Amino acid sequence: MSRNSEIADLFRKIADALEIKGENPFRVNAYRQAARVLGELSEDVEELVLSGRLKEVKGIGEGLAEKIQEYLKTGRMSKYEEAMSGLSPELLVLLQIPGLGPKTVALLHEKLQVNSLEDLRRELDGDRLIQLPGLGPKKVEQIKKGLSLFQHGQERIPLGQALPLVRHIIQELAGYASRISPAGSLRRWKETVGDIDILASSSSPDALIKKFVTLPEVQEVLAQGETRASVRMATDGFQVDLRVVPEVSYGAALQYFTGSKAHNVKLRTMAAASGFKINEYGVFKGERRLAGKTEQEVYQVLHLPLIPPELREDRGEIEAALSGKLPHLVELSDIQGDFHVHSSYSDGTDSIRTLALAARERGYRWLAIADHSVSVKYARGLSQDSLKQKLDEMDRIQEEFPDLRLLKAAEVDILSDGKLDYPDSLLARLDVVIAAIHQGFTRNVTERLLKAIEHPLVDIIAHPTGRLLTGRSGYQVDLEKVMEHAAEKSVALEINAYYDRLDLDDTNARRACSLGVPLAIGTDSHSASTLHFMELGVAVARRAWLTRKDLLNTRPWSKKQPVQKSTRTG
DNA sequence: GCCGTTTTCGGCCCGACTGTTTTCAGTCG
Repeated sequence: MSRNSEIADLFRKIADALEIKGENPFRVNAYRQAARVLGELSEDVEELVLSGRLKEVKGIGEGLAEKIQEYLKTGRMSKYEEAMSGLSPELLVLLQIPGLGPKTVALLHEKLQVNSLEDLRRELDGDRLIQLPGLGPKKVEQIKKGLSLFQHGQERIPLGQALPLVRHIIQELAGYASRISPAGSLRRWKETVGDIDILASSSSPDALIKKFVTLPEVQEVLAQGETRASVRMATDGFQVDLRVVPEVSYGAALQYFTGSKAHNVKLRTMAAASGFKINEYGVFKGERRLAGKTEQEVYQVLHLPLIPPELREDRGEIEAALSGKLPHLVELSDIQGDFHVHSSYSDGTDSIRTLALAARERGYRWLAIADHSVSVKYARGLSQDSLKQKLDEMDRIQEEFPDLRLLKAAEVDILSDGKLDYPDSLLARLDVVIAAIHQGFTRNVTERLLKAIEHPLVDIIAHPTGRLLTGRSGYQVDLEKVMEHAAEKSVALEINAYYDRLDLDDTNARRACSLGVPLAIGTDSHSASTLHFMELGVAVARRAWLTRKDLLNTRPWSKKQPVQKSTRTG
């Protein structure tokens, strides 16, 4: 764990502990804010301290800066120990149970000496719980349900998994709504989503809500009112919230429910300073409604251009909008090709022709077909001979596709000594060389990546951190070093768009871009049916503030190759 | 605990739903 996330974690725990103790909620919030900011920081907090820039970070003032320095110096934070005094670390876990908040946890702790999940389970079986003030049979039932949900690992779901479901639901409801859209983190294209928010307006809200809670995929109705309903879906246990608002408020509500919270808080505070009030029904001056029908109106009242949802994270987008410096983000329609697709030569399921057809269908002008190299046995990596055969076949198929350039590529393994898995003579026959680590995740990964970047024939480093959204934290790698070196050598870093990777992620891609590293999206598709993951890669790029010129995928394949650095002739 | 085109003190987003209430507290987003 990096220093940044260690400290963010401590701050989060301090916030939880203080909240249980009934501390000033604004102070609690300050710790949460600081934790969030630290977690998203692409620069090392130690660096910031050394260069005296720590307090320039929004949300970190005198007090928190001192606590950070104390931790860096001594490995301890006295505020943490103070906040935790009298509480067991296990107690904080209870806050993650849906339906249990700080007030109830404090009550359980005080009155029943509950200190852990186990204690809670004991009380749920007994009869003391129900007698506590403010608790009744239904609340106890809720906590039981919440506990069982929590134990089933209510994790966040990869965006790529949630999208098909939300699209399906919206299709089902479209006939009952005049307007309908996803909102929340899904609309911001965040890499994972905790639940799904859908916003609608309708001339018959009752019918819409009724249709929603009776969809066949709904397993359980969690809440149902006149303006919103909340359900749990049978597949994967997703929670989906539907909110219905009047048409005149649709834009304001869409803005409001798209978030992020941090973005909205900043916007609201700004609005308040100029005498406006924003809520989900509109922008108001006194009683007078100034805007609300469209999102654009809402931002306009504050003299801001419409800020794309992907940027709404309070990472400087409001300041950029104020000074007219919002980037013109890259769009899916700018994409000319995919850098990373596997065929049936290695572990893909589709032939080169099938892939080419699918690429043409998507309107691409080129497609890089990159299979695994010889040492990746589990993925049926190609021997040198098979690769040569494949290149010959590509030549033949190329003739059938005058409007689509098939790029000869390979995902070449970086071996444990940093060398590549094919000889240079073979690499020189390729249009695109993608180097990647697939084994030895803990063995001097940084040095191996640096060495691969040094190699004159390497164009792209694939999935540079190796993390998986569902379950693997990635290589031990000094990414900053890798980025600096890639910038210097003009080697591209991949934004791997496979739904479970999204690697680089948004903050790292933004950092890379700011250092001058070229970026290349590859879907890592193993069949033609997942070329659409490109939309996830573009989403990462947009969340990373990338414009058209920052992405190699937006360039046509011509004599001037998409990978600029390449000087080879063959 | 942070922050400043109202402020170095006094704000800090706010409404819906549920379950416990007898007018509201807690949780969530």
